[in-house]
Amino acid sequence: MKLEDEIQQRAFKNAYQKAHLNVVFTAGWLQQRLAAAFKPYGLTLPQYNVLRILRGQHPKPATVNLLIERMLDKTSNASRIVDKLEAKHLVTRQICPSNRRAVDIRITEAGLELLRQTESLADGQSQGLHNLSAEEAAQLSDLLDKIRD
Amino acid sequence: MKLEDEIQQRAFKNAYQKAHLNVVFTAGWLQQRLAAAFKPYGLTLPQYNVLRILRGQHPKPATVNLLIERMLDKTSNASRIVDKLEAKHLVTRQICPSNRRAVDIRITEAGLELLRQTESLADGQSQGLHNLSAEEAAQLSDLLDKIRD
DNA sequence: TGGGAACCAATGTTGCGACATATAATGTAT
DNA sequence: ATACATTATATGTCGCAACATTGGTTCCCA
Repeated sequence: MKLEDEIQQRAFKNAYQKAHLNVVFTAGWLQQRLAAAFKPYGLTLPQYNVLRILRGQHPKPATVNLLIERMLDKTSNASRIVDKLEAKHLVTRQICPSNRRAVDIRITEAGLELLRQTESLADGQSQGLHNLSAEEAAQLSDLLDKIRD
Repeated sequence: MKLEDEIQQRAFKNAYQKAHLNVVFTAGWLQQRLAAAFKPYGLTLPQYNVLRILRGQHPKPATVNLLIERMLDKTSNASRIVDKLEAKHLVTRQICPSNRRAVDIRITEAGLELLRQTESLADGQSQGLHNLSAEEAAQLSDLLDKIRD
């Protein structure tokens, strides 16, 4: 649907304002769909992303610092997201022996299994972008990169 | 900066996955900058957006329903955002005489004045997109519209 | 080696998104 | 007119973002 109709706004000041709103609105649209896909598994998107990072490290542990570095949202509260995952026994937390300030966080077998079950979800959702051609998707990425230059 | 560096991820499965992440990441980047611009004025972005809608209606009142319809995020809690604005005397709330279920919400003079002071902020931020040409911005919007088709 | 700087994680607070439920007012059908 | 559905808003709960602060640990160097 055209942005004008989605947000009930008739006109935009210029192409920049419209593109700005469109990026924000489309991101929300994508995230909402993705979150809905993970909901049946009791996972929120931030929790899913942390699990993915932990799987990437497996069987090595990760620290909270490493999670923050790797997360899309640097200012999120990784520590409290790990709380939730720990309560669901999807990760373990253990004081790092070589540096007792840090905490070793590891994904459990249950966590790995849950990721296996949800394997196709994220890809499936990215394929919501398949009304674009691969070239258009690449072009979109380039334009977005340019914004943040 | 290139997305790969921003999120410390070396490779993407395909152009679709990369574009998906890039939309989400760029939206967060834009919103964070915009929120920072409004912070000195004690306004959050949802509060600002509600004020803008109310100015659009002024001097007619708006209802909570109308706010929800017009907001980017339909599932937000408009009622509680109005609470915050009311506490800051930027809006007034009054039971609608002709339909006592509804509530007439109006922007106050203080609210209008605050919008005047922040007039340039949103535009200024959209101009963060000015490393794009107007054509590129339009093209970006078209690609995003296509995603949501 | 003693003390302050730097580091790492946890916690407290505020505001919002998502979702379910409550409460009150209005509309409608018989 | 009464019962029932519908509408409009408010409220409760959970999880997360943003930001500040705290507490414990390690580092470094004078």
